[in-house]
Formats: sequence, C-alpha cells, structure tokens
Amino acid sequence: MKGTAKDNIFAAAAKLLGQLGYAETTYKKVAREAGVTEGLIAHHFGSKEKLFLKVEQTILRDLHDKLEESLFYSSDGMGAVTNFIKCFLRYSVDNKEWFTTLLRCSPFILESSPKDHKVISVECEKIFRLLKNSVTQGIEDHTLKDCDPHMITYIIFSTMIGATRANNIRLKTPANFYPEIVSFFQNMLTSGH
Amino acid sequence: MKGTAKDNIFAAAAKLLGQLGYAETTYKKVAREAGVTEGLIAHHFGSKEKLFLKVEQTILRDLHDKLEESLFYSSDGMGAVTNFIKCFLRYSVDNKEWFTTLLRCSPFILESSPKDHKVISVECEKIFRLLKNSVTQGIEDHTLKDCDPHMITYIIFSTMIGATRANNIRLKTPANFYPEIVSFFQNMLTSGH
Amino acid sequence: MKGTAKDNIFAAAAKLLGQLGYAETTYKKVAREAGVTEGLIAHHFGSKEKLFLKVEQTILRDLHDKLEESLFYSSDGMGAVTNFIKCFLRYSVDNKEWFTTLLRCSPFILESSPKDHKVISVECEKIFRLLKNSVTQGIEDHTLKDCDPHMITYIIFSTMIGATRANNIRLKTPANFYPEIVSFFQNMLTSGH
Amino acid sequence: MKGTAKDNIFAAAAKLLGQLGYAETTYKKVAREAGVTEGLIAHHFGSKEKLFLKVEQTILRDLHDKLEESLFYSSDGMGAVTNFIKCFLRYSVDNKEWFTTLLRCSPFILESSPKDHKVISVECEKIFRLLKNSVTQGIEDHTLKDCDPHMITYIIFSTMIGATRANNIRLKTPANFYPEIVSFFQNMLTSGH
DNA sequence: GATGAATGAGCATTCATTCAT
DNA sequence: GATGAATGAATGCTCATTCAT
Repeated sequence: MKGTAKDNIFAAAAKLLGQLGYAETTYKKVAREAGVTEGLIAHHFGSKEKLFLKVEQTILRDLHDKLEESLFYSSDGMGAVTNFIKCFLRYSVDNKEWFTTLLRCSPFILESSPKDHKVISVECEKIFRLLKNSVTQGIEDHTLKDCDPHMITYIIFSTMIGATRANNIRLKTPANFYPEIVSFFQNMLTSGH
Repeated sequence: MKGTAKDNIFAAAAKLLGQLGYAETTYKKVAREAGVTEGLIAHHFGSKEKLFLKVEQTILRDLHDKLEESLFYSSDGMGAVTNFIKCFLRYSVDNKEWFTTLLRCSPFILESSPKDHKVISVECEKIFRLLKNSVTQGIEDHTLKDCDPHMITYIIFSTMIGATRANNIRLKTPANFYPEIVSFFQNMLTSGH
Repeated sequence: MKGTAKDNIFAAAAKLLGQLGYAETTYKKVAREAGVTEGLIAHHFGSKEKLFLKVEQTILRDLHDKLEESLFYSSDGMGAVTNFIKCFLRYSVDNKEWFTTLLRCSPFILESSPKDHKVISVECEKIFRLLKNSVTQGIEDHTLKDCDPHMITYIIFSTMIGATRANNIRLKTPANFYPEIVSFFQNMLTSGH
Repeated sequence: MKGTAKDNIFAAAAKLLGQLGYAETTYKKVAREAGVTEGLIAHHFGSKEKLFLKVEQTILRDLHDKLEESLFYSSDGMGAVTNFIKCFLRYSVDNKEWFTTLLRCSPFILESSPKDHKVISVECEKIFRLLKNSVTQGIEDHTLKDCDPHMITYIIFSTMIGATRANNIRLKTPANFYPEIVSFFQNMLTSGH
C-alpha cells in the first residue's frame, strides 16, 4: 500500500478531497492520512490549489483513457454510446474512493478550487467530446434515431452525473439502478427506429 | 429593498451560500452583504450551521409549495409529471440567485453543512414524493407507459439536477435546453404507448 | 500605563519594531508585549503591514509637530536651523523607546516594510522641507553664509541620522556628542561670515 | 562569470543580503540566484548566520584594504582624511551591488544578524581607527585645525554613512553630492586655520 | 435589538536545517 | 561535492463565537 511519500500524499488528497471537499480538506488531514509531515505537502506540490488541481487533472485523464478504450470495443454508434455509459457508471463504482473527487471537478461541480482553471475545463471538454462523437456516429450509421447530438449528449451527461452523485453519496438508490439507466437510454435513443 | 436586519441577513446568506458554498461563506461576508455587524448574525440565528439550515429549509419549502401548486393545474398523471418538470426547471431560472443554494442541499449535493441534518432530508423527501406520486398516478391512469415509478422518478431527478447544475453554473447549455428536456421526458414516458 | 487594548498594541508594536525590526517583530511578540491575544492585532489593524505603517506615520508626524514647534521660537534663519538640530537630537534622546523605529522609516532606513509606501515618504519629505526652509531663510536673512540650501540640508540630515543611529543603538558615543554636533554646524554655517 | 558553486553562493548572498536584508534573504532565494540547490549552502557555510557573517567580514576587509591603500598616497594628515573620504564614497559607488550589505553591518546598521558578533565589530573598529589616526596625524602636522579627533571622526563617519545610505537606496541626491561632501569637510577642517 | 472588542483554535505556507544517497 | 526529500517549528492571518455595553 505504501509508495513514495509523494504518492501517499497524492492518494490521501484524492480520497479526502472526494470525502470532504476542497475547503474542509486541510494540510493537517492530508498529512495525517498520508503519514507524512505537513511541510512535505508544499514541498512536493507547491500549494493546496496546485495539489488538488493535479489530483483532479489526473483522475479526469484516467477516466478519459478508460472511456476511450471502451469505445474501441464498439462496432457502431449505438454500441459506442452504450459502452460509454456503461464504462462511466462502472468507473464510478470501481473507484468509489476518488470518484466523488471527479464529481467536484468544474464544470461537473458547483464549486471546487477557488478559481476556475482551464486545465480542468479542457479535460472535461475532452470527455464530453468523446460521447458527442459517439452520438454523432450513431446518427450517421443510423443505429440511433435522428436527434440533436449536442442536446442528447447534454442530457445523457446530466443524468449520469445526477445518478452517480445520488449513488455515491447519500441516497439509497434502487437495485439495478445502473443497468436500468443503460437500458433506459438504449430504448430512448432507438425507439421509433 | 431593505427589510429588517434579520431579513437582510437571511437574504445575504442565501445568496452567498449559493455563490460560495458553506465553507467559504463567512460571517464577515454575510455581515457586509447584509449591511449589519458580525455579532448580529449569531444573535439572530444562533450559529452558522443553524443559519444555513434555516436558509436551506426555507428554500426547499418554497420550491415544494410551488411544485405542489403546479400539480393542482394538471388533469392527469402525465400532465402532473410534465408540470412538475416545467415548474422545477422554471424555478431554477426564476430564482437564479439562490437556486444554487438548493443544489447544495443534501441530498442533492455532495457536501453542504458539515453534518447531515434530517430536517433537510425530510424536505427533499417530500419533493421526491411529489414527483413519484405523479408518476404513479400516470401509470394508474394509463397516461404513462408501464414502468417502475421509483426508478423513473430517480432518473428524472438525476437529469433535472444535472441539467440545472449545468445551466446555473458554468456550462453554456444549448438554446431550448429546458423545453427539450420536457419533451424528451414526454416522448420517453409515452413512447410505445 | 495601561490604556485600551488597541493603544497597548500600538505601543508594543512601536517599541518592538524599533528594537527588532520589521521581519523579527511577530504577532506573537506584539501580543505578548501588549498583553492581548494574537487575533486582536489583525482585528484592530488589519495586517502587519498596516500596523507598522500606522506606527511609522504616527511617529513621523509627532516628530514633525515637535520640530515645527521648535521653529516657532526662533528669531532668524540660523536660529531656526539650530533649533531644528537641537530638537531632532533631543527627540532621539527623549523617545529612545521608539526613536529607532523612526530610523527604520523609509527613506531614512534601508529596509522597512516590504513595500515602499508613499504615506511614509510624504511624511519624511515634510520634515526635510522644514529644515530646508530654515536654511533658505538663513541665507536670505544673511544669518547663514551663502550656500546651496538643498545640499546643506542633505548633509545636515545625513549627519543627524548617522549620529542618532550611532548613539541609539550600539556605539558608545563621546560625551557631549550632541552639543558638539550643534556647535559644529553653527561654526560651519557661519564661518567666514 | 561562473566560478565554483561556493563562490556563486557567496556572491548571491552578498547581493541579496544587500537588497533584502538578513531576514528576507532565504536559502531558497540564495540557491536560485546562485544556481545551486538549497542543501549546498549549509554544506559549504554551515548555517545562514555563518554565511552572512562571512559575507560581511569579507566586504569589510575589502573596504579596509582599499582605504588603507588610499592613505598610502597621502603626504600629510589633511590629505589622508581627504583620501579616506574620497575612497569611502567611491567604494560605495563602485560596489553598489554589495555596498548596501556593508551598511547593514553592525555597528553601521541597526540590525543585521540576530546576534551581535565581535568579528564584525572588530572589522568596523579597524576602519574607524584608520580615519581617526589620519585626523590625529592632521592635527599633529597642523594641516587640520585643532579639534577632538574622536569627535571629528565620529561626525565624519555619521555623515558618510548617512550620505551613502541616502545615495544608495532611495533618495534622489543632488548632483555633485559626493564632491561637495569632500570639499565640505575640507573647508570645515581647515577653516580659520 | 445591535455593536464591536476579544478570544483561541485553526489555517496554508515558509523556513533553516538535517540527512540519506 | 552535490542533491533534494523530509522535518517541525514558526509565521501572518482568518474564523466562528462570546460577551459586555
């Protein structure tokens, strides 16, 4: 479990940022969780803001790479959209410890770091494009019914974010919640087709 | 524009809580915004936690009342569901200033006050029931196709929360985003019907 | 000896700033010296920088007023210059506790607060003018021999600053050091006259 | 331009100590300026205090040697005093980069290192003696008018320190300031002679 | 009701220094 | 000689809260 001190700080930050949010995650808590002294955090990451920026960016990139990989295994547009949704929801389950951190990322979340950072927006945008491209592909290869791809991408994202938040934090979600969401969108996007 | 000092504190707290979140909203900022001295806040509301609890509860109740009123004008289940969605989305637009506060309310949001409070959960639950009852009604009067009402309520909520967050905070949402969501659910809930 | 807490903080800051300089005068030391808690310093003065700015400005103004008063009792230019020098040197003896603070004031001192502040420069300039005007007056009423008033003012100031620093801090200065300086300048400014 | 790492640290320390003072000159800044890592400073100089002690001592000795050399070229006491003043003022101009460091040296300056160090006092004393001996010589060979040599040395030093501080740091000094000071003392020390 | 002085714990960050490599 | 990770104390400052007026 123990890597280098820098790694431990990173892991502790990701976990606590998800659990407590930016403001309530303090150097002291991170240091205790990582098993290092407080001074080392600034030594390795410069500042609180930079630390959490690094955390968010890393997680977003990891998710992006997993999503991209999932698309590789799809044969058509509808399959791509389905895989994207499945992968996203699965990621939220497999990485419960830090997925909430991702949900806090601007623009997924209301607040995060004191200032908005382009770095994070860029990563979110890349993930958004991945889904939008899949939807567009589905419309072109006629595996999805005709619709506005931008709009549909928005709706799918809204639902997934809403659903994973509900599931990860407080609400007791119904059994089979995630499979139902997948089939919900499958029906929706092909019905009348 | 100026009411009593207590009212001013309340309004300032609602606005700042929405804009800045719990941790970054300080007595000093609230006092400056409200045009009163710091000491008066605790004098009127007891503590920071109680103040924001009051704010959240009040807003949730206001939304609940508006939603309930919208249902009064529906003639069948599908109409009720539609009105609920329309009312919710409209409320988020009409009350931009404090709607973000609502989005921070547990269980709608990851974090809000340090501790979860039943008071808030109860209010959220009441709103949830309002929609769930409408869906159930729609299934019974056959204006909605058959489905699991709990599941569908969840999905609708997830989408609305996701959508309003996107729209209220950072993302440039497409034009006609909200009407599209309404018709999206209308199609979805009646298709094949 | 005990005034209000704010006064105590001010007095402690003036004393410690003189003794220790800006960087080594900490909130903790000021708070202990003033018999208050640390938080109260920022409450009353905003920040360390503002606190010491206030201290410097106040002392400079006090010195200025005393110097101005001394000029009132002079009947001609030479008398004004003499009184200025006597008053300045006496002030450094009478207010040993905080006079060193003044010596740290920009532009009297190399470093003081992190940033140069016009407020302080303006006060120093006013004191400089007081002497320069006296010198000019002396040249005009022929109680001083002809010379460049700006230059002479500079030299007098340099000597007084150098002398008071020597006397206030570390060096054992000769007995009658200050009277000698006064008569030194008297001789110098009138010789060959 | 680049010598050994140790030399670079020394040069960087001299420069920064002059510019920023003791407290604000940190290992990090010195290391960056010298192009070495932080750890190396302590490795070579032991501690911050020792480093700056070395810097001050070296500069004081360099100035002393230059002053001593200038006296070699004088034929009488008045010439020695004049050369001393000229050399001192010139040194402050030629070595602007680190001369301010010297002005911070105890007992020339209020504060420098946290503790007074005899090493530095001794060097300052040696420089003081150099001038005092010249004055005494001048009185003996009747090139200076009769006066208290200790007192006069003090006054000359006060003026020079005051003048170089003014000139090196903040104030716009008049043109010909230094030549004027030289002739000022020449007149003063010989007038009525 | 209203003020603002006062508190004490906590915050992010800096710093000189040590030490294993 | 040289590196940079690691430490722990200290710093300026903020904050929610209390309380006398």
